[in-house]
Parts: sequence; C-alpha cells; structure tokens
Amino acid sequence: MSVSDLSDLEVIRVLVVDDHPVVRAGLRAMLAGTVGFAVVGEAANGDGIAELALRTRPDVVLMDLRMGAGVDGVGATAALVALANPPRVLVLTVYDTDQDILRAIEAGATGYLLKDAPPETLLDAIRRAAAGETVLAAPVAGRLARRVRSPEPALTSRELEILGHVAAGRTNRDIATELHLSEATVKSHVAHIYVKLGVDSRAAATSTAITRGLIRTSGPGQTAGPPTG
Amino acid sequence: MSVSDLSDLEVIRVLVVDDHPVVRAGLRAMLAGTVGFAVVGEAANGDGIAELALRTRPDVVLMDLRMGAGVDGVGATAALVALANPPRVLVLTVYDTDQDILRAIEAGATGYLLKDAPPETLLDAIRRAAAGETVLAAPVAGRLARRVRSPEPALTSRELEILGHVAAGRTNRDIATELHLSEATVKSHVAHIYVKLGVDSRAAATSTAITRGLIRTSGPGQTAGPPTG
DNA sequence: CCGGATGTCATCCGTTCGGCCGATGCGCCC
DNA sequence: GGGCGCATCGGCCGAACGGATGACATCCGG
Repeated sequence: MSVSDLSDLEVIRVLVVDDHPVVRAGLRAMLAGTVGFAVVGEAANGDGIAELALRTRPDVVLMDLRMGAGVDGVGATAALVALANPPRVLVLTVYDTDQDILRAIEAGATGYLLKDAPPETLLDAIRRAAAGETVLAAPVAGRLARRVRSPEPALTSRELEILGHVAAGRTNRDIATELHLSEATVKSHVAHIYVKLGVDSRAAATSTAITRGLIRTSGPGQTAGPPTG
Repeated sequence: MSVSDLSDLEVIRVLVVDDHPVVRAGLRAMLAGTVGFAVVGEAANGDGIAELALRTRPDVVLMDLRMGAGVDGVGATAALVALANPPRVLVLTVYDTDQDILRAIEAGATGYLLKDAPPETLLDAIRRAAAGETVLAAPVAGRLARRVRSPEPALTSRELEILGHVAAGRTNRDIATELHLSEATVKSHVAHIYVKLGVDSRAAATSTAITRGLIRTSGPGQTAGPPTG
C-alpha cells in the first residue's frame, strides 16, 4: 500500500507477462526500485490475460513472446489490444527473428525490446510506450528497415506447408501423396520457394527456413534413433 | 553490511554470470530476499571470470551458457573449475539441447538448470550445488538418460565440417573442390553422417543438425537477397 | 599384433532433383 | 474486362543424389 494507491497519477502501471520466474522477479525488482513505476500484476502466460488487464488496469504490459504453455505472446497481445481501453503492449523477448517481430507488431504491439537491453533503456522504453510512442530496439529497427529496403517476398501458406515437408526430408513424391497433389505441383511450389528464399537446394531452403523461423521444428525431441542397435 | 560479513559461515556466496541485466536483477532480488544467500558479484560474460572468482570467492557460480559477446559459458566454466579452489558452477540457461548440456557438463558444471524453473527449485538447486551435489533439471536429466540408453554416435570433426557445407546447400562436388577431396570421399562422409543422424537426405540432415546445435548457422543475418530486383 | 575407427578413393545404378518450357482455372482488384 | 497472383497440372532432360560394395592407408588401443 503505497505507490499503487496514488490513483494512476504520475505512476505507470505495469503488468508483467513472462513464463520465467527469474525474469519476472528481475522486472519487479527493477521497477520497484525506480520511482514512477508500479507492477500491478504478473502472469506466466497469456491465459486469461484480458480479464487480468481489466482487473489490474495496467498502462503498459511487458509481454514475452514464446511461453512454454498456454496462450503465446502474439495471441495475448491481440487479446489486449482488442479491449475497450487497451494498454500499450511492449514486447520483451530474446528472439529477434523477422517472423517474431512482424507477428508481434501486426498483433498490435507498441514496441519490441530485447532482453539484453540495459535497465535504463528498458525503463525509458516503458515510459515512451506509456506515452503512446512506438519504441523499437536498435537491432529490431534495423531488421525492419532492411526489410523495407529489400522486401522479402512472403511465402504463401501453401508454400510454407510444402517447405515444412521439405525441411523434414520428404521427397516431392511423398509430399504429393500426403497432400493429395501431383508431383508436378509440388515441384512447382518448391521452385517458387527457392526463388523467394534466394536458394537453389532443399538443404539451403531448410537452413534458411529454420534460421528465419519460417517453420516450426519439432526440435530434437523425438530422436529418430540412429542405428537403434 | 550484514549477511555477507558472516565470514562464509551459513551463507552461500553466489556469483552471477549472465548477459541479461533483467536476469541478473531477478537473481539478485530472489537471493537477497532469502536468508542464507549472498550475491558477491556479477558479470555479463566470461571475460576475466577467474580473477573475479578469486576476488569474490563464490561458493556457487550461476552461469549462463550463451552470452552475446566475450567468453561464453562453457569457456568460463572451464576456467573456473581449473582454479585451485574451484567454485561449483551451476549452469542456468534457456537452452536444453543435447549439445549445450553435454558441453557444459564436460566443462565441469555441477548442475544444469533451465530458466523457467520456479524460485524454490532454483534456491534448492543452489544449496545442493554448494553442498557438492550434482543437480539436473528434470528435462535435462531425461535427455541425458535417453542419451545413455541409446547413445547417439558422435560425428567426427571431418563429418561436422562436411555437414556444415551440406547444410549451406553446397553440392558434393562443390564441397570436394573446396576441401581438396574426391567427390567419392565427400559422398562417403555424407553417407556416414546420414547413418549417424538417422536420416536419409540432405534436407533432413540439415534440419537435425540445426535443431541439435551440431553446426553454427550464421543466422538470417545476411539475407541471401532473394530476387534482389 | 590385430581389430576398429577414421579418412581417403572408386564403380555402378536407379531415383530424385532442379531448371525449363508450357497450360488451365480461380479469385481479386483496378 | 483484363491483368495478376495463386494453385494446380504436364513433359523434358541433364545433373545430382543415395545406396551398395569394395578397397587402401593410418592411427590408436586392447
């Protein structure tokens, strides 16, 4: 009972959404040790984020993008900006891939920061976000600028689907069978993918797809079991 | 002036190495709010970590693995365990790939935790580590167990080299030329790689290599420049 | 000293790929 | 109505790939 009772005046009310307890503790500590900020709530994922926002009435929501379980950052951001009196959503993540950045901004995020940002930068960003200003981390801004200068053609959903199978090591024929297509059609899609990615082989396409976050790799979770003997 | 003056008795001295200010603040806050712990130092990377350890004399070092610049976690861990009176190194990271885990443990880490661990788990792990106990997060232990059950054959350095080129989209002939080899030799290596990875195409090998952290991808940094027109 | 792993090279052969040309149909927007 | 992007097909062909099999040299450890 102290700062948070000053009835919204001068104090920026912050809601922290991050699945890492350590990160939440860090943000809480940083904001508690600075005048002008009040952490009004926390969540480990996007589940019920709208209700939480209505209850805690934050000015700024610090949002992690990828969270282990539950609604992810993009979905939570979309849910928040759809509110009647939406808070500003400031994405705070370790990932700076084009895909993540674009999806977050499209979802309505006011800013995009990286977790390795120094405290002053972070505090300043929250203030700017609260004021309605768009704030982007330098590397993020660079990516967006580069993207505008040389717009990378977006893959269609069909192409992304095919790309996923290609990265999984499937042959054109396998993909054709699985998607109920002609092999010629698959080859056509693959050729288009190559052009758009600036690539000329399945391996290179796979590499590009993964590093750009175009496809979701199941990760090395299920080991294919090499010799298995 | 209080806890840290109790001359090493009852208090576990902790050194935090992490390139994220937010994470450092979080660990500091969590440990400061718990009796029996004292944060005696911080670092953003592994540079000069040995000297810092000698000066601050930590019982446990909380070590991040991948740090933006400077000496990485594995190197820092190795430097620490080589000291005369080495502190226990507890790796605290978000990555749970086989490669990261193995390299950290080989370097001499006492434990391996994931950053999404709840505070109690983390505090308990630090206590156990200080007592000399090996402590592994559940998912990490599972990976190691699975690896023991079905030991994944390690790729030789030559094979890793070839794999890197394969993942870059090079043809066998290109690789042969670049490495001054016969194309037959490259094919032979690639075949061995397939067997060891449990795979049968370059795309699948690329996918496996990246998700398992076997190769270092330059990332989507330098856009191949698709149509460039 | 011999077995095993590693690295090097070779031949053969069927399959797949990638590039190139073409075509049709559909929805959308100016 | 006429593009234009997208998705769907077809054929052709040279190059590359993947699998099988064998060979030889080196090095290391039992």
